[in-house]
Amino acid sequence: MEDFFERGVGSMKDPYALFSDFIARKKLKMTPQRRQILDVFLSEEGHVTSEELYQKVKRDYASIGQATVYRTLKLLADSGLAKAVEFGDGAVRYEILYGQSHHDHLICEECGVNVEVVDPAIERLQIEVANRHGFKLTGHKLYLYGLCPACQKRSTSS
Amino acid sequence: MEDFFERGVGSMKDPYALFSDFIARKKLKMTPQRRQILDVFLSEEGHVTSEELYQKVKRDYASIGQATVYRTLKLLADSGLAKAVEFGDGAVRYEILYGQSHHDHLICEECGVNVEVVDPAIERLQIEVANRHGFKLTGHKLYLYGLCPACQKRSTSS
DNA sequence: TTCATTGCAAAGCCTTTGCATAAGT
DNA sequence: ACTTATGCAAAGGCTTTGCAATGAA
Repeated sequence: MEDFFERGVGSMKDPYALFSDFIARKKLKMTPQRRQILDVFLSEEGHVTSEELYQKVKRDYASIGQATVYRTLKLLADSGLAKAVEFGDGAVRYEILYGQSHHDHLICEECGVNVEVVDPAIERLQIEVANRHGFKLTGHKLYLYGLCPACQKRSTSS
Repeated sequence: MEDFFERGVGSMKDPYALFSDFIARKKLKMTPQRRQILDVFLSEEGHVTSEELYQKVKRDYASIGQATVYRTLKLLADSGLAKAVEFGDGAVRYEILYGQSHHDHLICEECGVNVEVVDPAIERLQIEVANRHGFKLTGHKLYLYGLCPACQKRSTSS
């Protein structure tokens, strides 16, 4: 079980420990709300909005407030456990960063389906492009938009 | 005469003609407000927010309303003259699409400076990645974040 | 004439913030 | 005890929308 978290990455703490450490290091406090939000967040797959998380957390913790979810999501991002992503709609989404390999997003413009993709060559070229301009690359966001197989069929058959 | 223009410069109508045609095709109306907003937009370089454009348009057209600018910017995007881009802050920016070669953005996280970049290899690979998943690529957004040369120096010399 | 457009203000979203109370450490 | 966190509601940005008046075609 430990093994699961350590696989391939040397000494990797589990997400809960990672967050506690972050909390301690920043002299913050670990509260039941934060624990609950973290739990639900980790059990999610995909890209959650604050609102979605709020709704789900509320099921087990009825008194939770929206603001707490917003604030905790920020903390999770700061701690390195979560990453903010933005697709077209005006809402910030969070995905699990911990233990996930880096990936970009391929989004169907028709049905919204979202595939996580990665291409080492693109990653490498991005660094080159940045270097070419004297920049030191620290991160990137790549969103590919297109038509998924199903929607291609749907539009040609009509 | 007609012939000459249509064959020689057929695909290169000027932006104003392009917009008028769009307006006509959609059975909309060309108004002084729209003309003025288009003028100011085309005279801008870089990435304008609706608010910025509103302020500048107001200098020559004091009675203009914010909503008109928002609405017109949407139209410009629909017509293909403008393109919406979003950097980190919560505001949509528009850049001129017409006659511009496609490019992505390399942004300094420290000072915010923004370089327009393009790499044909990356473009090509994006199509491949999409194809690999059965998608037909229709567009993409790539934002590279890093430290510009100046800010790298600044941080090492401190 | 007819129908889109305008400007204004109100309303909508999503997110942040002020504050008194509650609760970790 | 001391200080941060919480929940609520209010306030903030940015953007959209309803509407009566205006103006283009």
